[in-house]
Amino acid sequence: MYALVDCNNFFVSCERVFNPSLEGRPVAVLSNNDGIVIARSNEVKALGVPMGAPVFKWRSVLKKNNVQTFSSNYVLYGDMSRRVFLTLMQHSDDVEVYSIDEAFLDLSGFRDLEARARELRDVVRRWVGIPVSVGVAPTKTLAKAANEIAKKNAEHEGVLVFRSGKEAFPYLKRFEVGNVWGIGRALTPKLYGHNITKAADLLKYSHEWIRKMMSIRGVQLVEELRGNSCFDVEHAPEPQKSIVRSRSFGRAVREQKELDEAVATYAARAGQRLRENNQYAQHVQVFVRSGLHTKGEIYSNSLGTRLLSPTSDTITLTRVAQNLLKKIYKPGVSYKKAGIVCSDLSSTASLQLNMWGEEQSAKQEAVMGAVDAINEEYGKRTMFFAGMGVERGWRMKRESVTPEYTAAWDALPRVK
DNA sequence: TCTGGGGTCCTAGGACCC
DNA sequence: TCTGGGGTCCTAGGACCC
Repeated sequence: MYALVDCNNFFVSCERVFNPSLEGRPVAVLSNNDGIVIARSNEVKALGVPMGAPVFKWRSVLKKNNVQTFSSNYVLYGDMSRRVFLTLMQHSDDVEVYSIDEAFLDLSGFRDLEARARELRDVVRRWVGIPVSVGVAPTKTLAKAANEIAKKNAEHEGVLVFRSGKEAFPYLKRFEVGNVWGIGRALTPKLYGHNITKAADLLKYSHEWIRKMMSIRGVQLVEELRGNSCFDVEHAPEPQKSIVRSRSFGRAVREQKELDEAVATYAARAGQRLRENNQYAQHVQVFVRSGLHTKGEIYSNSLGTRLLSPTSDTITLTRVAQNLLKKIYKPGVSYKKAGIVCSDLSSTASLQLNMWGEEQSAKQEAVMGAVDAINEEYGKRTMFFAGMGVERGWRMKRESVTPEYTAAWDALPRVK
C-alpha cells in the first residue's frame, strides 16, 4: 500500500507559517518576474483564479478582492520542504520525495491505514506548521486520486484510504479523467471525443485501444486505476539526467552583450550544480526566445553541441555556450528569455578519457572548487566571472518577496 | 506592456549500415 | 530506367509532471 502526502497550497502555507495573520485571507504566490500565479490559497481558488493565471490579466480581480500577493521565495520553500520530508522520514523508512511538496510512502505492513495516515498528517502540522493531505491506496495513481479527493472535500478531513481497486471504483466514477495523474492538456480533449469524461470510463477499454490512444504509459496508468501496481516507491534517487538554468528577463533585451552576460550567468549556475552533483556534462544546448506577444519579431531558437569530453568547468561551459549563442543571435529581436541545458551527464566515477586524453584538468577542478568554496562561505556572488556582467539590467523582478526566515541567520523571525 | 522554472519519458523520423 | 529489407542509433519535439 502506498501513501501520497501532499502539502496543501504549499507556497501559500509557507508564507502563512511566518505570517499567521494571512490565515483565512486570500493569498497568492507569484512566479519569478511576478509573471503568473503559481500558488493559491483556497480563498483565491474560490475566486476562480486559475493556476498559471497571468498577473496582468487578473490584476483587477486580485485587487478588488484584496488578495495578498508574494513573489516566490524558493530558498524559504526549499527549506520548509526539507523539514516536511525529514519529519516524514522519522516516521517511515520508505519515503520517496516526488516533488517539492509531495512524497510517496510505502505503508505495507500497517493494519490501520487510516490511523497511520492521520498520524502523519498531524505530526507534519505540529512539527512544521504545514497542512498536508494524505491519500492511501494499493497503487500510486490511486493514491494520487485519493489525495486529491481528500483535499477537495472537507468531510474527509484531509485523509482518504482506498483499500482496493474495487473500493476506489465508486470514486473514479465521479473523478474527472483530466485529473488523473498522467493525463494532461492534450489527452483530455481527445478522450472527451470518445465520451470518456471520468476516470472510471477508461476501465472499459482494452489494452490495445488504450495503447493506441495513450501509448505505453497509458496502459500502465489504467492498470494502476484498476488497483494493479505498476510503479513502485523508489528508494534511492536516480542520478539527474539533465540540468537546466534559465530565466525570463525583467525587461526586453536586444543587445548581444547582455544576452552574453545572461548566458554566462546561467552557465555558471549550471556548472555549480554539476559540481555539487559530482557530475560532468557532455552536451550543451543554448536557447533564446523573444516575448510571447511583443511587438516586433517573434523568435525562438536553440542550438546544441557535443563536447569532446565531459566537463563541469564554468569557463568551458561559458565559452561553449557563448559560441552557440553567437550562431542563433539575431539582431533586432526583443529577447525575453534565454537558458542553457546540460545533458549527457556522467558521474565522476564513470568519467572516461577521450582518445586525446583531454579530461578535465586537475587545475580547472581546483579553480572551480575554490570559487565554490568562497561563494559558499561568503555568499552567492562574492566571486564571479566578469562575463556574467555587473549592472545586469536584464535581471528578473521580485517586487514583494518575504525574508528567507529559516534559511538565513539575519532573517530569523524574532520571538518576544 | 506585462505569461515561471526545472525536470522525465516516449515516439517518430532521419542517418547510417549491411 | 529500374530502385529491398531490416536493423540500430540518435535527436528533436511533444506530452506530462510539479
